[in-house]
Amino acid sequence: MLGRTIESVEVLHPRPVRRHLPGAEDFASRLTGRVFTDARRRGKYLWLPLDSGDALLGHLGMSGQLLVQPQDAPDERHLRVRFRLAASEAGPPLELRFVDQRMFGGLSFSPAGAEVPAELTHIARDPLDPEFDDTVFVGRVRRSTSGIKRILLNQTMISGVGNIYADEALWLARLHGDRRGDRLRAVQVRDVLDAARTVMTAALGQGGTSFDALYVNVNGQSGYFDRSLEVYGREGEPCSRCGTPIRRVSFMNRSSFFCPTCQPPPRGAGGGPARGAGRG
DNA sequence: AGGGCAACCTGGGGGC
DNA sequence: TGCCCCCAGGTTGCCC
Repeated sequence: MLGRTIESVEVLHPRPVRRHLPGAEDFASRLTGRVFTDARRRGKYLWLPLDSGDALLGHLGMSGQLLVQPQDAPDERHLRVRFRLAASEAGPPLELRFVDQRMFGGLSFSPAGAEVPAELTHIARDPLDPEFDDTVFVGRVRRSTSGIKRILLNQTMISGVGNIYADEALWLARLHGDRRGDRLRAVQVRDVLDAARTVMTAALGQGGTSFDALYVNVNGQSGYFDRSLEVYGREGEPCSRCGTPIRRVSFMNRSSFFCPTCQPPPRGAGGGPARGAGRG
């Protein structure tokens, strides 16, 4: 895609460009004629800098895909936005396609956003970013009364960690997600940070986690890190370290998976074994 | 401050 | 077969 001129932009569904307030036509006209110069990301946001110094900003949400396709590829069922890209010395014309079933994600035009879009100022760096500051993160965690899983999912504290990798990192670090940040030792916070890096690096090496065809790279290929998951989606299966059945609990309108032996819940918190009186 | 929860959406799968 | 409920990799914002 890099170095190619956007010949036209076709918005097939208005919802994915809803964050571009001037509307779909304005979105298309601002991008038409521009050239993609780079592809960057911060956490789960990505942006494509343009020769104008602006950027195309995007987030895949739960089900989004950004695909690079030949012109004659049949339209995907949930194709929402099509960018027709001119031929270049690199090859024949291409299309960049935003495909999204649930449309929680979206695209927008970020004025002067080539370096870092202003919309991302609240998003922390991710743990694989060379400029991520471990010491600052450890300090912030240890001043927070929130549970460590909630902190890992808080994109203003650390970005790029989602529900799967948070659970996997906590298992690796032998920490229960309800453990409060301010009750963790610095070495425990560093351990969970290292664990997140380990899990995310391994997942990237296997092309990501793909439970179904929704989760693919720009070439439409699935990753296979799901085969390496230790706890996520494995309720009732034995922990590979100790054999205890993995548990699933409801958390933030979703699920958390953990080993109740390797990752004991904090004392005094709900969910742990009640001392004295039973639970009815 | 921070925990709980609804909202934003579509679709797949299981139970009945 | 069909309907209903639950589930899903994210983020925001409101209420308490």
